[in-house]
Amino acid sequence: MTETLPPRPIRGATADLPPKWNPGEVEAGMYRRWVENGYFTADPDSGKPPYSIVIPPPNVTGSLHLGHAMDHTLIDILTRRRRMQGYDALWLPGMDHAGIATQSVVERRLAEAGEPGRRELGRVEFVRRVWEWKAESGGSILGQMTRLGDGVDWSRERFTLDEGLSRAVGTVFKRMFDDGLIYRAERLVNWSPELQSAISDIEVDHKEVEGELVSMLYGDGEDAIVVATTRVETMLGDTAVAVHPDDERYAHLVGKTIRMPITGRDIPVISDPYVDPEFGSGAVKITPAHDPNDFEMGRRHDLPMPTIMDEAGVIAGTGTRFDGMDRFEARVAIREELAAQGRIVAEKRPYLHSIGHDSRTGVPIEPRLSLQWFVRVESLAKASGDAVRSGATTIHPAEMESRFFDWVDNMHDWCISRQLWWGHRIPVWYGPNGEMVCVGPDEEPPTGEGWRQDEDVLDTWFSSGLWPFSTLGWPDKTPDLERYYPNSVLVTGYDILFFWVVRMMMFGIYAMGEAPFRDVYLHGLIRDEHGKKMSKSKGNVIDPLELIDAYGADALRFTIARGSNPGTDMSLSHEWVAGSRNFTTKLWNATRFAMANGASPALPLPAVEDLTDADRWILGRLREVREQTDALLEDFQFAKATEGLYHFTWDELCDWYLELAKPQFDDPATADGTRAVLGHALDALLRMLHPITPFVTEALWTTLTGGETVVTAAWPGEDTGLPVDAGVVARVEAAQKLITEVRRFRTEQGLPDRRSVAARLVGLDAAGLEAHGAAVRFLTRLDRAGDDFAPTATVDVTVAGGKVHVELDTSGAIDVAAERARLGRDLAAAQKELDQADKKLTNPKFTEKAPANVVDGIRGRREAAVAEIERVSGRLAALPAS
RNA sequence: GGGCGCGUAGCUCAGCGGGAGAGCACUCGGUUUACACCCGAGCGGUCGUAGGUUCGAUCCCUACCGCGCCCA
Repeated sequence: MTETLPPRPIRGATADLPPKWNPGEVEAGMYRRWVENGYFTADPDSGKPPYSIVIPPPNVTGSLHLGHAMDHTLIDILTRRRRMQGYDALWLPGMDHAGIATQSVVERRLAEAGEPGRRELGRVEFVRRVWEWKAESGGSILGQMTRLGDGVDWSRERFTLDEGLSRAVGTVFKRMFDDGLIYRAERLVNWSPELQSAISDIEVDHKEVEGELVSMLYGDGEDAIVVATTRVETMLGDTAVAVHPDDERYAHLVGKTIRMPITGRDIPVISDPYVDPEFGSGAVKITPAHDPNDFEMGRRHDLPMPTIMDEAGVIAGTGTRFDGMDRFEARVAIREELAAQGRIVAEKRPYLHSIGHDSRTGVPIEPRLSLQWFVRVESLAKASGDAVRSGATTIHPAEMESRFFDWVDNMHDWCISRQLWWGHRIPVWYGPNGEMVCVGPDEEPPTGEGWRQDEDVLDTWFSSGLWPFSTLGWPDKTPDLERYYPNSVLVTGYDILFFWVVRMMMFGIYAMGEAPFRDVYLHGLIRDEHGKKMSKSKGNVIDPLELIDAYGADALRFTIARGSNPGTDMSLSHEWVAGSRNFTTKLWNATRFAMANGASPALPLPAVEDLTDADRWILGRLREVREQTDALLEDFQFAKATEGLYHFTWDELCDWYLELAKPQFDDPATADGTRAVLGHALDALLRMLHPITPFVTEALWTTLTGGETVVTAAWPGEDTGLPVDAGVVARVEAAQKLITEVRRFRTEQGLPDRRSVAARLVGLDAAGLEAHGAAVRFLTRLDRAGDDFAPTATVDVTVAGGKVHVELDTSGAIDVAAERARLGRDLAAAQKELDQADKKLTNPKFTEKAPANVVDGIRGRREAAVAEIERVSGRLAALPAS
């Protein structure tokens, strides 16, 4: 039994690492060096396998928020790891021109500056001003990305409105136009009176609102008929009243006309099976130009479709006194007018119903009949669904697939024209004689009298839908395109699955003949500390830059990675990030301590038989952790991978191995081996942590190894650490249990850590722990028994290899009550275990039907419980009466 | 109205057929020669409710209650 405990030398701090990690002082310079050294620059000629991810392009108007931080952290983890694994990794950055958002910003600035507005300036001058704004104030997010440490290839930065991408947009438009997949039609579209533009279905949010349901009387005398509406003002555009064909009540009216109040128009009563005879009076007013259902009915019955509002939602062209009134104003005024005429027969208020709202401005949508451009989506959507069904593209987590399928299987044609100026102008020219010509990007538009280009621009999502290949040079066959398409992975929030992912799938398959990415990882949203959505109005928005300033970029990244379970939202607060900062500090101090003791991966690892159990245990755990980390990251399980590294670092490497290493450093027989083991373990650990926490690992790893950078260091391979040896694990866990039990005794006896306690360890050899005596004594602060040793207490610990008696001289009477309480808890726990085991084992059905290994397991637990009860009972009986 | 998901320790979340876990918070002790952004020990849960399947259910099924999201 080895029980030597020589005095330990005072060790100084290493000169290479400052005592404290100061991310704010180091990060910017470190990032600059990475970029300048070209670590993030992809190289198609490298001969390495390619790995590519394109950034979800942030709006040019945007600044970094936690949603971006989420995307970027996860993408950076994936690409940094692949780069270390020897891939030619490309993370391509860029921005979206964000049509509506950007145009709004510039218009607002013009107004604030008292300058002429958009219309006064005219299209050319206004667009020039937007570019000017972009050059001065746009893209601040790019600088903010460097704060996070994003390993993007800045040499390949793109913008959706730059020359190359505009050419891609024009090429796709022309091709789809020629293929009949883009068409122009007069349709009822979602019109935003605020934006004064059409928007697509997906940009409409349906919200329950409290409105009113007003029942009005149309016609007179026997021909009178009651209809109900929530939008009274639309009566100005009614061109029919419809009833169900089988509805006896109105059979006599079908085919006749009735006179409308206010407008005095005569409109027909028609029959259509679409009408629900159970709803209201069974008769409905038909306003084809302002309601989607009515529009369909109008088409079926060839009804006139008068538009009664202008682009801003103001009543216009009705020839009534209501012209010039806002739609909501008119709603009230017309109702009052009808009431005065005695034509209001019922009013239900509040009446809860669903209304579409412009998702950007929040104003209620006004369905409006207008001439717009559409993408015929059916074949494209089907192909997108098939790409996922066939496994060409895999969506993670799989639960999100059903949402994707529901969407692509029921998709409506996509309205792509916007009545804005900032964006890709529709490349169609109209001739003086009704000609319509779609002009490709490399073609000359028709010239001559009377030719003019379409005024509208394309939906922003049209150009972002091309992003996975337009950014790589398409339509040219560039080396980048050849190599990096399809992209390896797409990482984005599930909230833009339909907006963006589906469009990229459609365009990618159409233009490239192949889905744009092999894997789609959809992450959740970041919420506040109580799981509430962050919003300006709630005042619970956290600025990622503020977090970086306070805790360092690594802490923010670590927090995000640790919270990112697939498909689920995460809560984030300062406390969480502070906890991650503590982790980086822990890592810093551990490495500093190791280096101060001469740890280095350059030292040769001794042969297995020359290593201590602790050495072999930590190297075995290192191997397991590396395997687990790889498996989890391959499966996009960021939270679990990060959590695993956290616990390995803190609980195993720091709390156990570093403590066990202290006595090993003091023993010349083990000191060198310990330095090598610690050096190897930290080297591998820092490399595994680098994708998550790039800055602190760069500082530590370069110092520890003398290497140039960890960014391009090799990812730990299968030979990391050592194979796990069950015997080693059992012995180390036994020692840990012994140590914990003695500490527990000391704590409950109120024996301060400093208080020297003489003790004798009996049975270490029999338990196979003869080599662990020094460590047990060191970590429990037990001194060797002297000649005058007079034990006053005993702690018995049952471990895998046997039973260890620790006899202690506590220099006086022990606290019997505390000891009785401690043993009492142990006894109760053992008794509960025994009861549970007996309950199962006395049930013949259990022993018959349960698998043998389960039954054996329970038997083993029962035996252990019996032994524990015997031990604890004995200790209790031996205690003096209190 | 249709669909999806969630209700597990005070808070935020893992676990998802055979011994209830983590982080934070909390309690007690500690100026130990890496770290108080720390160390050690501990407290804390009839796993939403009610049925069912099973030898056995936090885990599977059904219903209900509560919450969230998507679509119409």
